[in-house]
Amino acid sequence: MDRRLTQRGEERRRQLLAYAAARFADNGYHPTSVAEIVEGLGVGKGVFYWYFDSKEELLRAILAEGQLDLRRRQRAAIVDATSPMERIERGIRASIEWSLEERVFFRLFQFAATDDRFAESLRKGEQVAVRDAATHVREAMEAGQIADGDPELLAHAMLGVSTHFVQLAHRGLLQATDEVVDTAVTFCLYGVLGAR
Amino acid sequence: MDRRLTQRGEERRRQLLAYAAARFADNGYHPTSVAEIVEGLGVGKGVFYWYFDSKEELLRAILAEGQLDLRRRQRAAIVDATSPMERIERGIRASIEWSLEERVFFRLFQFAATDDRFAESLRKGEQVAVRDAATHVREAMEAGQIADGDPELLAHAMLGVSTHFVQLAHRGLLQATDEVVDTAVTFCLYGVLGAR
DNA sequence: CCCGTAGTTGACCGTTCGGTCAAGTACCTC
DNA sequence: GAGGTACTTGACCGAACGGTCAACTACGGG
Repeated sequence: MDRRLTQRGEERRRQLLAYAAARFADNGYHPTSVAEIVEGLGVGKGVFYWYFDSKEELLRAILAEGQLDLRRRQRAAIVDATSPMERIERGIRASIEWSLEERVFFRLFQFAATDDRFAESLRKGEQVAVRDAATHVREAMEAGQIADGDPELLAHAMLGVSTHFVQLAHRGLLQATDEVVDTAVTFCLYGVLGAR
Repeated sequence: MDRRLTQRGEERRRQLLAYAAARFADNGYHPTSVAEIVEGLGVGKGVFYWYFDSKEELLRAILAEGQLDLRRRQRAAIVDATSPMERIERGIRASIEWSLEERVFFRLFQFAATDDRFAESLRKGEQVAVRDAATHVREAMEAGQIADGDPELLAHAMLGVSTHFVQLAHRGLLQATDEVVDTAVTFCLYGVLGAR
């Protein structure tokens, strides 16, 4: 759905996006009804369908927004790093920190990855981030700083570690102290260092 | 629900468990209705509620069954390993292989982790497996084979890597060849080796 | 062969779901 | 202040949901 929105309309749209994202993250996508969303906002149901074609499209819009935001953060973290290894480390740290802060987005990413209807929406963004990280890994290999291996696979391994730690933190099974984040980062760095 | 089941009843129960698990994994837990399950099996709706109190209890039973099976595999893989490092490696390999084979269980674990109603069912089993792995990590540390660090955190890091690779494979983004599995294992081993 | 219990049927229940729409209101432009 | 468009309302829709239950059948033990 694309409509010409006034500023008022733009604000309403963002309000719907934010509130729905929070409800989806807390209560789950499927168990959260459109009725619940509009009631929570104190508006009529028609408002929802003025801005979105369907509940499904709404989640897709939320996911896209989150991916854009994460990507911004990753780029900003890397921009003034001078070596490949530094870019790798900063990229990991930025991803972990963003995911810890943006609990709502992170939880929705996790859910979306488990549902075929939405997993595809995630794929492209994930691929971009992984390819980017893989580039730095490849550069480090070419500079002889780390052992040879498949850069993309290694990037995925690092993503797996980061994601799992953040998930533990959000599930309350782990306090995300600096030491914990350092452990995750160090694990990744040593893992990528000695690969194959 | 616990009922005295005859063999016939036991078989029906397993049939429901297996069919529902497959449907949940393919189509999602929420989008799959009880009606769809019983129709797929060609039985009346009452059959479902003879064996399970609710749809929710059914998923919990499936999750418990899966965790038991994974645990068995992990124990079997480790039993004749002679050193801590060997136990770690075999444990990782066993987990990855089981998860690749048991696609249905794995996908349901992934989903359950994203839903507060079910995440708790997973916690205990995950904790047992992680604590077990952490024990081997601690032993390797005490033997001076790897650097000091928090054994449980490192076990989680390895779990994160394994899980992410399997997820990629099941999403069709990666072919789970021996080389890929080796990369994951090697990454974990080097990661745990040099930690902090 | 009969009886009790395990297992099964499917119509039915109240509720909620995602989505529609005719009618109305707020706000901007000229 | 008139007229148009962006926005909002909430009753309403058919379909589907999870779950119930009185009636029925299959079957093993005595």
